[in-house]
Amino acid sequence: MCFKLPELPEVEVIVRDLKVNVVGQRISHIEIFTPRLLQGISAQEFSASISGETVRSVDRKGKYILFYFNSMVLEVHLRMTGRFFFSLPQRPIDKFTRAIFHLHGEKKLEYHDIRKLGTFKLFRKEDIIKAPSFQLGIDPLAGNFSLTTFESIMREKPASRIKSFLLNQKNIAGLGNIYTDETLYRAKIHPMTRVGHLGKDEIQILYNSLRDVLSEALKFRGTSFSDYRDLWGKRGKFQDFLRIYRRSGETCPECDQVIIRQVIAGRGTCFCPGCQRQK
DNA sequence: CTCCGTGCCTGTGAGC
DNA sequence: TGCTCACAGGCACGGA
Repeated sequence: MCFKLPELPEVEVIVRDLKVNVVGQRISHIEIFTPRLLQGISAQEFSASISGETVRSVDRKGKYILFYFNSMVLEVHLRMTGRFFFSLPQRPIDKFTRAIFHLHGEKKLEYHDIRKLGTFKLFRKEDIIKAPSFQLGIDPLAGNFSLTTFESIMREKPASRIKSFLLNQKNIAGLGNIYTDETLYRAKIHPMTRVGHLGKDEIQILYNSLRDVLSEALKFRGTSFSDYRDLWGKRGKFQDFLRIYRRSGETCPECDQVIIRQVIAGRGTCFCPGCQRQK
C-alpha cells in the first residue's frame, strides 16, 4: 500500500512555497469541481467571496493552511490526500481535480484530492478566532515551544496514553501517525505509556526527539510514499530515513528484536518491543 | 476525563 | 486471471 498524508513538515513546506509564490497575487476566478469540500456553502457564494481578491499572506496552524485575503480568510485542511500544485494552462483537469485558483497571467494553483476528505472553510477576518485552526494546542515549530512549555502541557494530562496525547491536536498541533511513531521510537518510549508516568528526563528526551524528527523531515522536504508532493509535484525524501513507521516485521537495528505493529489510539502503531518497553 | 466506535472517502493489494 | 473486501488515517461526533 502506498500513501502519505501531509503532517506538519509537509504542510510547512507547502506553506513556505505558497508564501513566496502566491502572496501578492490576485485570484481572477475560482473553479470548484467538488462542492462537498466547501462544507455546506455553495460554489457560487465561495467564488464570489474570493474572486478578484489578492492573497495578503499565507500561514500554517498545525496541519491547516490559512490564506488571508482583504476581508476573508480561507482555512484549508488537506486531510489524507489533498494537495496543491501549480499547473500549466493547457493541463486538462483530471478526475481528482477538485478546485482551481486562477492567478495572474495564466498561472493556475490546482487543488487535487483523491479521497475528497479535504476541507475549505471561509471566515470573515474578525471571525477567524472561531475557526478550528484557532482551537489547537501549541505548534512545535513556534518560538515559544520550549521544554518548559512542553512539560507543563504534559503535566495537564497525566492519564493520557502518550500516543493519544501526541496525536491530539489540542495538545500539540501538527503531529500525525508517522511522526508520533518516529518520535516515540527515538525517545524509546512505549506508545501506551501514561503521560504521568514519564519522568523529567524522559520528557526531555521526548522533547529532543520530537524536535529532531521534525527538523530532519523539514530538511528533506517531508515524507512521500505516493501522494504527497510539493507545489511543483516533487516528492519529499524523508521516507528513506524513517526508522520505525511501516517497518513492522523488520529487525530493530538497535536491539535485534522484531518491530511490531498494533492498533493503539485507533491507529496502526509501529514500535520496537525491545527498545520501547512498557513500564 | 479518557477511550472507543462510526462516518466520511477511494486506491491498493491480499486472499480466494 | 479476476473479483471482493478490509485497510490506510485525520477529524468530528456521540456514547460509554
